[in-house]
Amino acid sequence: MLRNRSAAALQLPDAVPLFAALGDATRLRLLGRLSAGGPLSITRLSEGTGVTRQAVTRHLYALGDVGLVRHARRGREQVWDLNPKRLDKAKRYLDQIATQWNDAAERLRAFVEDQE
Amino acid sequence: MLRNRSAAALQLPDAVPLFAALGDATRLRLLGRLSAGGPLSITRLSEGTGVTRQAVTRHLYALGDVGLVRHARRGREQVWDLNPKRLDKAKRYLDQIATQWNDAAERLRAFVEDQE
DNA sequence: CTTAAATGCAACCCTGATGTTGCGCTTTCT
DNA sequence: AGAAAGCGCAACATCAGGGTTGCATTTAAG
Repeated sequence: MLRNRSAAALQLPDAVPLFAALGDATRLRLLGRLSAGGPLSITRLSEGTGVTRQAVTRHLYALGDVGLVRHARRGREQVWDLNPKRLDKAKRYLDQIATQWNDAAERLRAFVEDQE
Repeated sequence: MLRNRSAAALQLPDAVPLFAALGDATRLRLLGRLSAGGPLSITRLSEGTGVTRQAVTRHLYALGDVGLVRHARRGREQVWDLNPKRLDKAKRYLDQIATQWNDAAERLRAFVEDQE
C-alpha cells in the first residue's frame, strides 16, 4: 500500500477538527471577511454578525485552534488575520480527498450501472 | 461562464452543512470505507466503528442530507454508496475556497511584512 | 487624572447532536 | 412454518457547542 507515501499528507485525525471548524456559518463568514478585508480587530469583526463580541472571540479562537487564523496584540486591540501556511495545508488536504473521491466515483459507476 | 459571482458557484449557506457533515470522525471514516470498498450495508458499515448500528444509521442519513451519499433497498438490506455528482460539486467548492484563500494570503503577506 | 474603548474571564443557560436501549416489521434461509 | 438477519421507529440520557451577561483589566484619549 502507498499509505505512508508522504509524511506531508494530512491525516484523518487532523481533518476532522478542520472541517468541524469550517462547519459553522459565523466562522465561515469571519474567514470571508478576513479573506477580503485583511487583519481586523475583534470589535470590528463582531459588527454585523448578529452575535456578541464574546461569541465572536470564541469563534476566532476556534479557528485559531485548527491553525486557520492567528492573532497579535496591537495596543489595546487584538488583531486577527488568516494563517497562510495552514491555508495551503488545508487546500492540499481537500485536493487529496477530492482525488480520492473521484477515483471512488469511477469504481462506483461500474457497480451502479451493473445494478440498474 | 464567469465563476466568481455567478449563481453556479456554491454559496456559503450550502457550504456550512457540508463542512459540518465532514467534521465528524465517524462520518469521515464511513466515507473512507465507502470510498475504498464500494457500496455496503448498514450492518457492514457498523462493524469496527465502536458505536451502535443506530448511530451509524444516523450518521449515514446525516451524510445523505448534504448529498454526499445515497442509499437503496436491496432485499432486506439497505445499501449505501457515495454520490459522485455531489462529490464533484464539493470538490469544486473546495477549490473555489482554496483559491480565494490563496489570493487573500498574498494580500496578507504584504500587510504583515509591512507591520514587522 | 478621568473617561471611554477594547478585551479577558467566568458563571450560566439552552438547544441540538450523539449514542443507547427496547421493540416490532420485513425479508431470507433452512 | 419457524428462526434469524437486517432494519426502522421511538423514547431517553448526555454532553459539548454556541450564546449571553456582568465585572475586572489594560490601554488610548481628552
